Amino acid sequence: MAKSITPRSQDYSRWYTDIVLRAELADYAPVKGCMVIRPYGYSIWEKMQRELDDRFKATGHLNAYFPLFIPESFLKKEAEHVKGFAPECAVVTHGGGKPLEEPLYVRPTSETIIWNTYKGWIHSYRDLPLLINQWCNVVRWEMRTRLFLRTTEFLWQEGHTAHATEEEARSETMRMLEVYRDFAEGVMALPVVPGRKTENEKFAGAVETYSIEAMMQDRHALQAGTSHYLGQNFAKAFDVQYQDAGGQLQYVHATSWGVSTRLIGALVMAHSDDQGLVLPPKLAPIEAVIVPIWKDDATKTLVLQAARALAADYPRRLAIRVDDREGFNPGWKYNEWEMRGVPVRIELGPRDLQAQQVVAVRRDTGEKLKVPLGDAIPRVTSLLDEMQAGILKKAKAFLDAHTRPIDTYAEFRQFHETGSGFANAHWCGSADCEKSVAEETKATIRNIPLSAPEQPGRCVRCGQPSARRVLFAQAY
RNA sequence: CGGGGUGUAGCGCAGUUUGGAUAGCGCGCGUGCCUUGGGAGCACGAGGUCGCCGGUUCGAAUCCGGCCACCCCGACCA
Repeated sequence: MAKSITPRSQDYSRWYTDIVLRAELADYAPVKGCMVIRPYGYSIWEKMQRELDDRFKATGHLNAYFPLFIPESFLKKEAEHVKGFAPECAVVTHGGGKPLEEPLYVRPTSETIIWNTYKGWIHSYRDLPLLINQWCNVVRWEMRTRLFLRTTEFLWQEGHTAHATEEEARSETMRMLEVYRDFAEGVMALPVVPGRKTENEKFAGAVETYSIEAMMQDRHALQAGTSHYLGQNFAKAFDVQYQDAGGQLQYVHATSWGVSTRLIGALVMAHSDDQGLVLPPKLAPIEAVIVPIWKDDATKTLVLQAARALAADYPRRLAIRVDDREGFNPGWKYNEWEMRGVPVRIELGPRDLQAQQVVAVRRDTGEKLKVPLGDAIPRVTSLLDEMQAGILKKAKAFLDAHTRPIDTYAEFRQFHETGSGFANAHWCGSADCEKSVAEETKATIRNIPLSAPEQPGRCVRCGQPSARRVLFAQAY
């Protein structure tokens, strides 16, 4: 079976799609722009959910669920918000065989219906802060879709919080951005650049939007998470006021923040290779697979016995598998599990049994190690830790190698013509320059990195004074 | 919405130019044998409204008209 993956170097886009399909993360669905998330892909999402949800709970948030359908009038209450979302909404006009009194929008995001509800929940400063998260699906009618990266329907979480003061809401915005950064690096092994979005790129309805930006292997940027300070925009649109300790009515200050199944696409594009998926161990549904090798019935019995005993001792029983399928030779199985990104393969055959050892193979480097049978489990565990760190280190080195300061427009243009990565360049702050650069180079301002020091310079496009460098890149 | 491409078995394709009898091939799938240290082998077998609708014709996967769907590339977006 010619089960090869299109090489990255030949066609990056095909390579990505091949991996998603062949590793059985997702399938195309009968509806345009929609996908089926297969069990293996969904398992990865469940692991992400668990990690994120624990972090949300640890920072005081509770989960709730709001409706899928949003009355048209709600969406229209916040002017900027409706301008941003109306064009990409699916609208239900009929129900029960009859036209509806008021069309219902399928949520593209839930700010409006949530703030309509918060109005009834918030009356006093004692009701604040209100810290709620929701796991759900949303629909955005995109022109062009790609598996995980941009689909018409996707799964995500959206946090929606209400605070008494601007200061507290701003601090929540930054706190959750940091949760995302920590998750991306610590769990996904994905180094990111946290920063503030420009006026042009921010969320419709926000005062300020922050993002974490990751670099894919084609050196394009992918927005991996967002956190918004919404100011009092939604509080005013939905009339959400509280009485402060002095008895005065005040509008609350809001935030919202989210990450989506797009992160699975980021995972694929950041770490995988021409053999298939590479998963950071912390997100791998199967951490290790044992491939038994036998010659005849006698060795088969012994080898399988040893393999099953090893698996039975593994501390996370569901995360290890013995591939005892008949009719597939070991080489076939090696390729199969590499395709699916299982971090550690354990080869166990008659020769190993003779030597009381196993051969452990790392998915990320292909390195083969002989390990005494008795040390196999602790060694696999330590290997997983080494791989988690190794994958992050490799991704970080890649990001650093393709990020650099650029000061002249000639060099800037050439850098982006060759798709060379992240450019830190000065920008005067004008939307015109931002737009010109995008038209001329396809690079956009991904964000203004939080780490960017105050450093006077001149705008790379127009030469006007600039206070700091911003991050320019071609983006997904 | 513009440009390009593709619709024939679960997947990948041939056949369409030049209409003709039972629509083929590889992989996968089922059964049996054999095999297993990097994608094995043999045998038998199951599996099709040729994307849809209409037309031309004695006869259409093939020609004509219309429609639909999906993929890739661009403009919008997480």
